[in-house]
Amino acid sequence: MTPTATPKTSAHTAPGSNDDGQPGPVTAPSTPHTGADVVEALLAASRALVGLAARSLADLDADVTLPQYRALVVVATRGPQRVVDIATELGVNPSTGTRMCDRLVRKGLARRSRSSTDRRAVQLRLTPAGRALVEQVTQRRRDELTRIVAAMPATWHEPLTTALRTFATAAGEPPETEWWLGWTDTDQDG
Amino acid sequence: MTPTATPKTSAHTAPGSNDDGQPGPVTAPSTPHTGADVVEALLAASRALVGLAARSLADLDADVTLPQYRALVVVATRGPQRVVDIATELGVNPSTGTRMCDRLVRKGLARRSRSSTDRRAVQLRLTPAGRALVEQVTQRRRDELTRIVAAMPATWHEPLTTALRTFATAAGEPPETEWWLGWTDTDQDG
DNA sequence: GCGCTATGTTTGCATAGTGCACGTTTAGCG
DNA sequence: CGCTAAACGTGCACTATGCAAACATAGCGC
Repeated sequence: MTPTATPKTSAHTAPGSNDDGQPGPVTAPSTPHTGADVVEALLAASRALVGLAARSLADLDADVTLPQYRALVVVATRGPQRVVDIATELGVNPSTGTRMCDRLVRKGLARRSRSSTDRRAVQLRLTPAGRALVEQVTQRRRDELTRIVAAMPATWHEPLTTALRTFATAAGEPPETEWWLGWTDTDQDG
Repeated sequence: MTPTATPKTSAHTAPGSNDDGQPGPVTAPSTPHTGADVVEALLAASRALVGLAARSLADLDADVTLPQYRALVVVATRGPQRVVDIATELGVNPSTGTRMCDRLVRKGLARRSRSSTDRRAVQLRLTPAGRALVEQVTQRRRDELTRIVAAMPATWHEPLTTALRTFATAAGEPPETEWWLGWTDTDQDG
């Protein structure tokens, strides 16, 4: 859930938009505002999205915790990773990464394998069970979002999509990298 | 960060929108799609927003943990709460709520007070320090969002705002409740 | 090849977060 | 008054986490 206080308020209708639920020619007005309205709208959307993400995990069979899931996602999205990389990506101490990997391996969601080039490094990668779990949670989020999207006027789908992409780009979201899909499962254990 | 896998991909340009960065007359096309594009865009935006929310906490002096912050927010947004209510709101065990309150009190962020009507109940409410902390984190998020918004074409502010509001409403985001502001600090300890 | 430093992983210790089972105090009710 | 339920708190076990320190290996200069 992770709600957040919403101090400053504002009218719920954008100054430059009609309120009939139709986008219409949304020619920007004089745009004198500093983007405060957008920020508040983003905060609201953020609360909704964060809560949704939390639920999609909480509704799970709970055999995996949120930190464990985050680690799984890192490996799923970036391919087999070293412990230190996972820890860095999650913003935690390497030691935490080590013990996280312990638990994931113990649960059968990931496997350790030594690199043949650097005998210090340990590569962690997902087992089929681990991949399935990540897929499942993502699909649940997608379903939930689909349900919500279906509840809003279809005419808003286009502008929302484009606007969100613009936002995501501005926020630094990497554009559509899916090189992580189909990475070979060649075992380099040795 | 809490990233999420993005299996299915799609072109980054909405089918019905021009790609010049200007909204223009975004009259919805035939809208034959099921909203899949919107869903993917939401997933991407979700990753960005969740990561931002996580950073706004991580960048903190770290004298408070995320669960502790969540508890603070619950009390901040809903006013003085019973331990059981906080626990329910956070989706955790009541016993966890008890110990969470212990730590918040110990850190001087909240205070316990017995209800005079129900001597079983314990009301938790924020100290000025607790309120200040919540404000600080929220402000940090707002600043971050402002920075991002400033990086995107101003012409997109209006459609984004309206579209996000439509989305938040569809997602069940409670519309602008700020009755929690200015709740009196009358001590009912006894 | 031999030190020396940097990197990658792991372990020990302390603290926080969590669920479950159980105990204690109090409310509510017949 | 006795019984049940509600609200907290405690004990136990396990996960999550940071910090410091130990270890193993890599890379580099000589």
